[in-house]
Amino acid sequence: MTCFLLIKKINVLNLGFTFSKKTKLNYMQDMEKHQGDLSDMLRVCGGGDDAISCTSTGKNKLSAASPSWEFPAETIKFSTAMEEPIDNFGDPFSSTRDPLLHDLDLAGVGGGIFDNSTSSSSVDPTINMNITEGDMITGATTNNNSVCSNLLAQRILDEEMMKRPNCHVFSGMLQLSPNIKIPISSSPRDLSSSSVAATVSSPKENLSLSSTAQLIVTHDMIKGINTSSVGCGSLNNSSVQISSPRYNHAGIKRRKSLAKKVVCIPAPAAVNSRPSGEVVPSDLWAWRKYGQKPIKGSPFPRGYYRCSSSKGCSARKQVERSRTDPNMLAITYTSEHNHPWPTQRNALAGSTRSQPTKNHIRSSKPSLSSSPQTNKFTNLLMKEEHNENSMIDESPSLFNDTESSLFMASSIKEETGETSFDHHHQNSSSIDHAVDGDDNQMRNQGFHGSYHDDSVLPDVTNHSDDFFADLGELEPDLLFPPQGFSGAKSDGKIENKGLDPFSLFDWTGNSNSNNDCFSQEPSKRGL
DNA sequence: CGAATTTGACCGGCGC
DNA sequence: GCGCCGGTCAAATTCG
Repeated sequence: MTCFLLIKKINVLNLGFTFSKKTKLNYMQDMEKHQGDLSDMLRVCGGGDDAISCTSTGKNKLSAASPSWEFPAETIKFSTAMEEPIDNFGDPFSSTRDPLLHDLDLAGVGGGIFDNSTSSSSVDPTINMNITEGDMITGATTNNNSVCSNLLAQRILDEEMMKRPNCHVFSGMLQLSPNIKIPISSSPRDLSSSSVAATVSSPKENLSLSSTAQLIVTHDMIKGINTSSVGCGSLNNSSVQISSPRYNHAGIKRRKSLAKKVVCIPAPAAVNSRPSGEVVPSDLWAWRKYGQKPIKGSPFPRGYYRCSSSKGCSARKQVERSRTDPNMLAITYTSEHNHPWPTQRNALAGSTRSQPTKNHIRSSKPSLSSSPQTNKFTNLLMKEEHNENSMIDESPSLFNDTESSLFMASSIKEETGETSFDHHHQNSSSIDHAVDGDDNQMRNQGFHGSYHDDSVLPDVTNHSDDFFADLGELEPDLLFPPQGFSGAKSDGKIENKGLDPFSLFDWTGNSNSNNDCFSQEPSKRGL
C-alpha cells in the first residue's frame, strides 16, 4: 500500500507538471473536495526495506524519448513506517483523504496513470492496482477490462483510504533512501527531450507488491535541479535537510510544547518586491504576515505568518533563513488548518502585494497566491488558454530553475512531541545540522533524500503548491468538460486531445503528439 | 479605499 | 524576581 501510494504520488507530481491544464484542474477540483496538501507530496526520506529503483529505461515506458538521464541504480527506499504515520501533526491534511490519489484513479479510469489491467489477480486489495513495468503512466491499455479494473481499483482504493486516512498521498510521497544517489549531472542537452522518465520499480523481493512506477522529471526540473537551486547549485547540495531526533538533544526544552513541522527549502531568488526582500514561497494556503522579529544569533529576521484562508484558522508559519546557509529557507508550520485548503480564493485569501494581479483568465475570484512564483503557473495557464495544445512546448518552462530545485529538493522536518525546535535556533539548528551534514553528503552523492525520522515529511510547497494553487483559479469548466477527463466520446472512443496534450493518457494509442516525453508507438504502449 | 505589510510595543515562557 | 527572548498584537504605512 505504501509503495502504491508513493507511486501514485510520484505520478501526481508528474501529472502536475506535465499534464494538461484540464488534468491539473481536475486535480484541483478534486482536491477541493477532499482537501489535500501538496506540500506533502514528496516525502524525501527513506528507510524501510522496500526498495524502489529508478531507471529511465524499460519497455513500454515513456522511454521513447527518455534521455540518458536516469535515476541511479540505487534504490529509493520506501519507508514502511510511513505506511502508518504515527504523528501527523503539522501535516494540515493528515486527516484527510488524498484527493489527488482519488483523482488519479479517476483519471486512471479514463486514461489513467496506473493501468492495473494486469493486476486483476492482485492479492492485496490495498495494492490492487498492480503496476507492472510497461503499463503505467501511459494509461494506454489493450485490456478491455482495464477500465473496469481501474474502477475497481479506485473503489478499493477509496475504501482503503477511507479506512486509513493516514495513508494520504500528501503526507507521504516519495521517500528517498539516504543512500540514494540521483546523479543530476546530465546537462540540459542530455535532457533535451523535455522530460525524463524514471521508472520507480519495486523489486518483488523487496515489496509485497509488484509495482512499478515512473517518475517523470521534466527537462526543466532537471535543469533547475542542475543549475539553480538558488545557491544550492545543484540538487545534490540543495536541500534535503531533515531533522532528526538525533538533533533534538535532550535537555533543550521547547518554549512551548507545540509540535511544529519544519520545511527546509532552498530560498527562492529574490524575485518578489517585498520591502523586506524576503522571499516566501507560496503554497496553497493564504498567509498573512503579522510580524517579523530579529532572531538572536541570526542575521536574518524571522517572519511570522498566519493563515488567512479562513477566519479562525490557527495555522501559522514562520519563515526564516538558515543561519549557516542563507540560501536555505526554513519554514516552520505551527498548528493546523481547520478548514479545507483554499482552492477557491476567498476574500481572506491573503492576496499579497507582491503578487501580480493581472490575471486575465481569472474569474472574479480573489487570488490566493501569496507570491509571484505562483503566478508563473498562472501565466503558464494563461498561455494554455491561448494555445490549448501548447502544453508540450510550454512544459519546459513550467518551472524555472529555482522552482524546479525547490520541488525536488525541498524537504520537511517535522518536529513533534518533545522535540525541540528551539534547538534549531538556539543550538545550531537541526536544519543547520542537516546542512552541514546531510548536505555535504548530498554534494558527494548527488541528490538523495535522507531521513532520520519516520515523521519526516517532504515538501513541495513552494513549487507544486504554486502550481496547483493557480490551477484552482481556472474555471472548473475548463477542466471538467462534460466528458470528463477521459474525454470519452459518446461512441465509446476516447478523445483525449486537448485534455492530454502529452498523450500521456492516450488510451487510443493514437499519440499524435510530438511530445518527446511520452511519445510512444501505440503498439508499444501495449496496454 | 481596502487589504497587506511593517514595525514597535506588549505579553508570556524560560533560564538564571 | 528579573531579564532575555520569542511570539503576537495592532497602529501606521504601503501598495494595488
